[in-house]
Amino acid sequence: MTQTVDRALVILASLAEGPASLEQAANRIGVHKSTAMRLLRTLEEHGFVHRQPDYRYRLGGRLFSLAQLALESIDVRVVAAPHLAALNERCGHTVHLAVYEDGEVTYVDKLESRYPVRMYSRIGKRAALTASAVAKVLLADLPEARRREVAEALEFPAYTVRSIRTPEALLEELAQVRDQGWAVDRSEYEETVNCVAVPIRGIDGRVIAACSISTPTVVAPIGTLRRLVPQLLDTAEAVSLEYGGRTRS
Amino acid sequence: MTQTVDRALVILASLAEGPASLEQAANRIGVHKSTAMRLLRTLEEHGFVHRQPDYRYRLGGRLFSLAQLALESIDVRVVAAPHLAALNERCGHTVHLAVYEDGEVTYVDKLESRYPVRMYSRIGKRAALTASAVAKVLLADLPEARRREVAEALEFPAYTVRSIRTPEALLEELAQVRDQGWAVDRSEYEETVNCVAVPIRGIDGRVIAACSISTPTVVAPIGTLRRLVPQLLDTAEAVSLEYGGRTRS
DNA sequence: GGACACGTTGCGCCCAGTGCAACGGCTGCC
DNA sequence: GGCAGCCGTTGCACTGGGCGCAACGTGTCC
Repeated sequence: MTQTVDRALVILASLAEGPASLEQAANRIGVHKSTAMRLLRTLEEHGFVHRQPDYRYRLGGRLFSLAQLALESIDVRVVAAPHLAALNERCGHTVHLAVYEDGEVTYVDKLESRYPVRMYSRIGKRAALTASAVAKVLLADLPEARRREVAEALEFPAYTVRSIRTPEALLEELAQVRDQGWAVDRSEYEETVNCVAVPIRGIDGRVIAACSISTPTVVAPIGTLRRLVPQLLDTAEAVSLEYGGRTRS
Repeated sequence: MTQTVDRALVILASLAEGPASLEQAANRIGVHKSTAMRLLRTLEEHGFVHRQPDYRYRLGGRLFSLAQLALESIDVRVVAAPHLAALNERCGHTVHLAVYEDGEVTYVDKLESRYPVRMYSRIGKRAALTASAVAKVLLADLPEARRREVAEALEFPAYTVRSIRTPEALLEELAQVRDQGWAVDRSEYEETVNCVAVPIRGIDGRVIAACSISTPTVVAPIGTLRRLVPQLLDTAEAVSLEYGGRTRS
């Protein structure tokens, strides 16, 4: 829409690929270096980019604080926190909370496993749309047309031999998830990790978040994990109830 | 520098205070609502703001992914990670890594305590400049003039009864930190939490990061914490050595 | 059903963002 | 040690794009 801001945001995103000199940054977005400099200066004044001693630009600290505030403004997170903690306390496994937004599924909260083997993930990480249990739960709630649209636009990387590889297979899986009310990831993203996930619903019944338990196969085989689904459903229902009871301010 | 980008970033930052309608957002930065709309649309196209079903704008998911990439581009973090993990494994307490950038101290890595009582902190959180041990370590390395400048521009909130309250007291504390090579926070930020922190140095000997151990007083009194300083110093030295050995690409 | 509130759009003005070119400091090469 | 090349910076003139205004449309509340 507004050219100047657009360019500034493109240049900011381009810095995600790594630090860049003024001229590199200008070339990346195809503008004159003096233009790039003015944009970068403005971004720097606001702390969104940082200038290293070697004059190169990289992403700045303001992104951290804003990202943190963004997390806090997602209020399902606040409501869910104590319930997730209780679940984590009870079962001892890694617990995740994820939301869907504009075609992406993002982990917005995480509680670590008590077991020594931990999985790699981080708040802010994007979940694999075609493999993770949380993504299946969130995608399954989209309107049928939108679901098909999303499925057909996706790529289907072979994370493991069990990964879903076609839109049809994904849509079929999502239909099943809708039916049974929970989703599973059997080593579809990481060879050694299984997950189960369930939906958290808002006041209007729409799915607003997904909550999952993840375990390395060495700690808990898939059968053990399946037996945790009732606990997980209880947690999700508690969150849904508490969240739905609140009036949106 | 560039007015349009400046306004866009101000409006983005203003959303950190909470979601806003178009008109609210326009008022916050004092522009016509049509102007605000064009800015917000551009931000939305890039995922930096998100439009809720009720038409209000809030911070968007792109901030998460960019913040995460920003973290990864801080390479001291990569070097330090295994050393911090080893330290955390050995002592069992909460371990933090923090950096100084443009007048702010930010936690860029964290390992949780094994003990049930945990402290509130999060990657991306900004550390209290006048109270936290990591901030003391990082500020202590600034050139004398800059240190005085920063100290005099700061506010000195009374987080607890032990919090430092004047620029003079802070400067004196920083001088001591310089001398002894490590810093302590004795319930200066949270009544029930103590910390010790040490510097990690770059190839030129300047402090590039700080590493700390934090414990609730109920788990480890200040004396116990002090006895962990040698371990902490060993860790920091190992990181400094490994980091300094690398050539900056 | 009228009045209001709020998001949206078309328009014309003019200022602010743009590209150019010249400058200056730094590096390294002969 | 001087010259050449590189790269960040700055001043300037042009014009295109961002701006505020006002009219429109839609949904909501008395």
